[in-house]
Amino acid sequence: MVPSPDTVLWNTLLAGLSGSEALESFVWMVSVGSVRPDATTLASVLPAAAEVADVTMGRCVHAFAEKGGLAEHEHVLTGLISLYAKCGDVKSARRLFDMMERPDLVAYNALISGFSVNGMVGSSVDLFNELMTLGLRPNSSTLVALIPVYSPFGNELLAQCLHGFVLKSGFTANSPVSTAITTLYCRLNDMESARNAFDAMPEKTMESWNAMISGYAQNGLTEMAVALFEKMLALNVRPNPITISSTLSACAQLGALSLGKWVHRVITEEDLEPNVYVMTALIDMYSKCGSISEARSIFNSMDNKNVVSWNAMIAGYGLHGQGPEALKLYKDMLDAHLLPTSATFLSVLYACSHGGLVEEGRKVFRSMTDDYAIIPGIEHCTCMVDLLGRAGQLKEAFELISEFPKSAVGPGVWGALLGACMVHKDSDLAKLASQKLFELDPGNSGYYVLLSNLHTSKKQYSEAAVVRQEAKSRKLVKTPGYTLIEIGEKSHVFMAGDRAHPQSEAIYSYLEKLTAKMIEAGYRPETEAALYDVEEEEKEHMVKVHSEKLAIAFGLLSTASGTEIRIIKNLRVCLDCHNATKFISKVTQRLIVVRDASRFHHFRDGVCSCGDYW
DNA sequence: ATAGGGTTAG
Repeated sequence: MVPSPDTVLWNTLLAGLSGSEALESFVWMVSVGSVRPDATTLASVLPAAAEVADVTMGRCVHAFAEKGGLAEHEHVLTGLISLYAKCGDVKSARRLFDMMERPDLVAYNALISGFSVNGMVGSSVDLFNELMTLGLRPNSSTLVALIPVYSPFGNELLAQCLHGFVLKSGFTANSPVSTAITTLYCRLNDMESARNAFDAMPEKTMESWNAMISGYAQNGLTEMAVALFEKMLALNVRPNPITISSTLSACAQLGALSLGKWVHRVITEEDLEPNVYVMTALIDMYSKCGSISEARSIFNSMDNKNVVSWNAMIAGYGLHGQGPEALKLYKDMLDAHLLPTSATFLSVLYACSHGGLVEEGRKVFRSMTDDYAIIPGIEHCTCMVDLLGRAGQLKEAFELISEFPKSAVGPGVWGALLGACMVHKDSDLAKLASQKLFELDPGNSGYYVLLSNLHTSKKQYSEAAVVRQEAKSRKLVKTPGYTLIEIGEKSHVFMAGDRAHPQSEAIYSYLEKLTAKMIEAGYRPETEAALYDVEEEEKEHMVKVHSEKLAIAFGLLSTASGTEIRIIKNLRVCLDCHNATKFISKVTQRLIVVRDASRFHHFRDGVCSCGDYW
């Protein structure tokens, strides 16, 4: 069919438009009726429908193509494949691909990309292999489409191909390629190479900023993520919802409330409140930075919550030891006809465990498999052991382990059992659990410390010494503890026995006075008893003032009376510090909020919200 | 005709 000059004119017009504008013009072209769209017309309308994810419009174009005998055309088919795949209808995409006599590279790329965006790793790689077998040469589009599903443990051919490709185009100015390479390095945890690829781009796009910021956030380089976000704003690049969600995730991990509040102001300035990702990340940030009530009011203000928003809020209550609130929210969620996910159950079980809600936790655990057919994972099982352990039902916890799926029984589950043995001082079961742990997780020194402390607290000094000796002979090193406190907008970090802080003198002398008052109120420091039969070197380590006490003392010194103290620790709170903090909250009448490695403690008037189980 | 970035749980 020879196209009329009018058709060529229309096609030129359509090629210059995108998204909904192109679609509107196409509808207009058809309704005018004086010219016939040809294959070129359809091939430029289909990406427009894909761009706005309008599968209905896409189906109309498809039907139109079949009626006009254009549906066999290679370019039309490729456009349809891409459209259906992007709209999640991978089956239709595959069916059309299979209809093609000899699919070319572009068609392969369209379907590979379709599999990738739908998370179908295996199908993506299979199609890549097929393409290589046929002797087609992959181009940059092929590899950009494959990077989202690439795993270092996957296909060797793909790995070689990607490697060669990255070497060749490491300093390309092509932004989708550079962004994909940045993402690839982030996923391989090679942040230096990721940053090099990012820095080499002369013109940064929104996608590339976001790839780098989210890469930092996901790799725990939270300060870097925040710094890059600040740099972006300083260059007058406006953040979009994706930028904000990633940055908030970094603030949440960092526990930096003042930074988080600043990002909140940016959200307001940019009118990003309607975005679910942004608001869910905001809930998480407030909850992880200690402001659970602020998190709830954000949650209440949202009118388009999804499962993740609910999960984040439930997890927040669990983190803050508010078990009943978490359960109530879970029930509200079911009433709102949302389908709970595996993460929902984890959050609920976690909340039950930290709130001592044993019976409720049992019910939820059963309901997960019985009503929702979700197989319990490692974390669910760990929570259950923790839950029963807290209630002192060690035997039941031990027996339950044998009923767990094999895949779920590892260091996590045995570690939880050991933790429960610690609290309830069951050294026989503790020995059994540690034996499993030494086998399963030989590099971890934490279990040796726990077991040794348990023996010490039961005055089984020679057994404690044997455990410590064993740890020492394996050259296991403890992770150094540190505590962070924000005063105003500035962060201060303390290590155990730290004297590096400019106000060190004042802090130590204040701590001394404070300790005297605490002792008067009934505080007994863990001293001689705990240190009996401890080697000299070890003793010195234990006598050093823990970072937590230094941070709290500094906080008390630096803020007006009545101000809430908020600190963040990298390890779990030790028994003595926990006890001491209770007394500090009593004698100073301050609310002290401590975020440790796994949860929040709210100390008020001598009592901790965790109920002394953590 | 095909190509890049996001929230919870761990």
